[in-house]
Amino acid sequence: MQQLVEHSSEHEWRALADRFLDNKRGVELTAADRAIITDSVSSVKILPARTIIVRAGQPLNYSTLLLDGFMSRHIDDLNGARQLVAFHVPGDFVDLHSFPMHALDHDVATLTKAEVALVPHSALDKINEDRSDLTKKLWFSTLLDAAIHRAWLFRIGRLKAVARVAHFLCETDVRLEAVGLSEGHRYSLPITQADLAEICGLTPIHINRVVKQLREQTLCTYRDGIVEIHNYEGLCKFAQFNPYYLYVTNNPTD
Amino acid sequence: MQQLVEHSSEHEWRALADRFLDNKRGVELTAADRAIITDSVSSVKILPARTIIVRAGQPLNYSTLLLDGFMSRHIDDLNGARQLVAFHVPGDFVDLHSFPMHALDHDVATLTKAEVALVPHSALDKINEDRSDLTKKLWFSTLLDAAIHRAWLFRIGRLKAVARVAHFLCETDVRLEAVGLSEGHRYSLPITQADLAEICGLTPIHINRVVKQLREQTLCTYRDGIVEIHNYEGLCKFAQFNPYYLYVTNNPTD
DNA sequence: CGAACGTTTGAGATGACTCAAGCGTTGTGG
DNA sequence: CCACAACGCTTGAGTCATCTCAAACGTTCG
Repeated sequence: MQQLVEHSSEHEWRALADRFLDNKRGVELTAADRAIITDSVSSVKILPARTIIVRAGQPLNYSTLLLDGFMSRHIDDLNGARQLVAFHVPGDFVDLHSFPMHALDHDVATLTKAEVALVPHSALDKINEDRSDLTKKLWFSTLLDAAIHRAWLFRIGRLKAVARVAHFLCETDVRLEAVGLSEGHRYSLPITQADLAEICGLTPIHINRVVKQLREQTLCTYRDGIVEIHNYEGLCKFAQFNPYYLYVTNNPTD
Repeated sequence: MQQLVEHSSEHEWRALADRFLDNKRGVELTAADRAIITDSVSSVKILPARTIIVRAGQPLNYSTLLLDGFMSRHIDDLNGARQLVAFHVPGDFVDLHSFPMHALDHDVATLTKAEVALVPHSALDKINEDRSDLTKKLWFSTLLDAAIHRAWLFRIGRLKAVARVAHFLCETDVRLEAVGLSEGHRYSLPITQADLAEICGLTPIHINRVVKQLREQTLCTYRDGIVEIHNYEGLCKFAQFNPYYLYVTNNPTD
């Protein structure tokens, strides 16, 4: 299913991977840790947008580190409706959980054109055996994804449509800022309103009205794939967003 | 916060723990694995119903293994509304994720009177250093919780109220059956309709109507804390429930 | 130029919520 | 032993948020 489109040079992707791994908060990866991970990479690929790279139930023997672009994980219902269960930004170890689990309960796909590094499970096994400290850090990173799942449950279960979208835009701002892809609460989010609907558990039409409403309330503007948060404090408060669960050390609301 | 009410004898709780650890699917715990875990238990407690045992943000140096009763994890909003993000049955390592994470993003509480075994993080550190194979199994068990989070996201994000409740009742049947607490699709679920509402992202009043509807459709009856699924196949189909994500080996729909 | 796609708007239907009240059971204190 | 408070369950009526169906618009791409 993976389509090999083009390659970065070895030098380029190593720099990318290192930059993102360096920027991960919550766990402190040492230079040695980062070297072990980048040395474990067996190949680097560039994938077109809208490509499903892992199907639910498919046995896997490698995990995917996202270097550039956006990816998602989703569950489809029988009528074709889709629920996104995760949204991934550069620096994320998208399906590291396939290492202990072997097969996943959902699909993994690119949302945009994306560059990924593949890490064989055999290399992760070696890390697990030899480096218990690094293993615990990798374990942590899969649990961070679980913490994000929980925030999404709160979002979909307890917030109204406008607050749900606001909450997601706040979360994405913090995550992108941690890897240098958001500045001044402004970032590129090249996904469709239909994607946003599948993230927030709403219909695309309603998302459109919600985005309009956020603009009219001068909280934030989302147009042409660019998010501009005009009133960050106000948006966080409105969305009941507290970034604690992202384990970002320099917490913007502290 | 933990209140020491009474104790099982050492013999009793060892048998309980062993039984549940033995029944966990997805990972195969050897007798040696189970012995290592039960030997790591520092104390066993009985807690009253409706007791919050961990607050969000509180540093932890032990994890909780649930031996008897039901527990939950939840996130509260500013208006007092609560979203449950996890429901735990006997045999679950309720907050094992606090081992790599140190502090949690949510509260942990008992729903009913419950018996728990506490495992110090220092003992888990020793397992992490000495037993990479068992570490991977424990890692898996935290990822199983994440898989359940994802199923809940699908449930709340894409299903209508009646199907949401049906989906939860199917999931709970499979989980309880795996530890011998459901037989013939009939089990004890001593929680309130308000709890069910906080699980499904609905209001208690609407839950009441939904439960009535499930009864009238002769799919299942939930009364006096007892769930009886009359038409398991039909209920699964109606709820779009596929137990694959629970990694139960003897899959009832296979 | 036309097809495909994403966005935008309108109008009506419906699922779930809110407010309000009654019922049954349990536990407790007079 | 009874009265009553507390709690959970149940039902009704009206409101509101979100969905559905339908259609138009703009942009991009071939």
